[in-house]
Amino acid sequence: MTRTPADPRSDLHEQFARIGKAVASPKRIELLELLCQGERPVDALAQATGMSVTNVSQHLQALKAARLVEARREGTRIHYRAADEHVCRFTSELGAVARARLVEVERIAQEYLEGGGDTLEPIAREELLRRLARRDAVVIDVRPGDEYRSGHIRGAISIPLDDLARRLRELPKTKLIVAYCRGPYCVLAPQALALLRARGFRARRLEDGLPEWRAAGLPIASGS
Amino acid sequence: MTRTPADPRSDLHEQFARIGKAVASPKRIELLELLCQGERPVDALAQATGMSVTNVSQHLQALKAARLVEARREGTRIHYRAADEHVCRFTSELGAVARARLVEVERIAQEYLEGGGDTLEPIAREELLRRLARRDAVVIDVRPGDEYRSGHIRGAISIPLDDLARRLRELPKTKLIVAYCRGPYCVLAPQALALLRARGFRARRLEDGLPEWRAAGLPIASGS
DNA sequence: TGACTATTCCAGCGAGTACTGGAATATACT
DNA sequence: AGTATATTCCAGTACTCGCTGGAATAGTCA
Repeated sequence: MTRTPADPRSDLHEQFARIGKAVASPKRIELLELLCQGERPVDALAQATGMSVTNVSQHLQALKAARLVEARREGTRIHYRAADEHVCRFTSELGAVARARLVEVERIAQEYLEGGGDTLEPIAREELLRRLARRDAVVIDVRPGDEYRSGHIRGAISIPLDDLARRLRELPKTKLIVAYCRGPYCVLAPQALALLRARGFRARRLEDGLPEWRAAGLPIASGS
Repeated sequence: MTRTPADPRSDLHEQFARIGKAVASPKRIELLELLCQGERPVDALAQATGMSVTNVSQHLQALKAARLVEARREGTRIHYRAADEHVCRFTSELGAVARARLVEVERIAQEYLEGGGDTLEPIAREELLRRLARRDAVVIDVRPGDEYRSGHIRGAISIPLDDLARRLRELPKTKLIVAYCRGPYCVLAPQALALLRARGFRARRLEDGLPEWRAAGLPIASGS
């Protein structure tokens, strides 16, 4: 901050790097992913990620300085959200590059998603859209209820993973059940699939998650 | 490096952050942009960016560790290149997010591109494609010749900016001339436009540059 | 083999970053 | 006003990063 390079070319790259620096920390990436699911107050983020409130606050300041998130005050709470669609698309793009380039990612993902129990290929977004049009599938959103309310696939019903076991009767045995959650590395949908299949349902996973659906410009609804 | 978190969830974000860290430095972003134009040996990169060879080498090691670039040995020289298309798309996406979110970027870009002399809107990729199909425009690639050879828009002719003034007779006065270069912040095309217009040509710029054209899956050719 | 070139490796220093715990703000509740 | 809650601000410390200059490595050419 003391000296000014005065070279517009490097100034420009300096600005680009502000975005880069913002996503140079695993914690901040995790926060961004959460915020792309819907807005949240600071303490909820701290709880969800297991880090201290102070620390979360500091990371949020960093993200805000890079204009990747915005804040909204509501009484004593301050709700943060991703600044726009572009930001979420960028965040999931980051994950995609990591998956494409770093072999480690696949390995860790396997382990994380319980030994890759997913034998069936995930269903493509376009195919799901076609099936929805001919009422040939039921889509369930297995994320927590508030994330569903702040945005979900149009036509999906909300069954948070925790409620799934006692709400099985709402689901038809004859149709295909398609579950989705936060993104390609989210555990909620795979766990839902395991449960559903054990109970004799035909169930598949949607490729990726809500942010990618939204990024593809496909229909979204919000509220309950 | 000393302790292992052993939590696959945070391991995953740790991996994502490797990519983030790689683009957390302005110099590395600049290198990536250059490498997306075509492969180059270390000393050429040092020359192009004005940094020391040692320093460039170190940044390249960092990029290689994140698998964003790859190296190829040829005699005593080592040529670096972007690892794949995905990487270049990500790099230009980074610039796009910076442009969308950081107001400073527009300001610096104005200053950099000589006070925004570009009064005309750039021409869209799809429109250029249509015009090319009906032979309604001439496309010129004003980057240095080696970048043209390592990849260019199919049908474009190579006229490096330095040669433009003495090769004006090759261009028709009747058709639209469309110039392109490295990307939205590259100065070559705007300077070409200024020259062409001063000599009475109808000239416009292609939106963005070659990496974005390629990322859009539009036709590319290589060689001379 | 020996001189030459391109590149990488390494040590060291200054600057920046991440996390912690305690203090300060700001709003709501009574 | 006075208490309680959510969040931010502010050191302090351990750690990491970026750049520099000198030494080492790998290949080429005579």
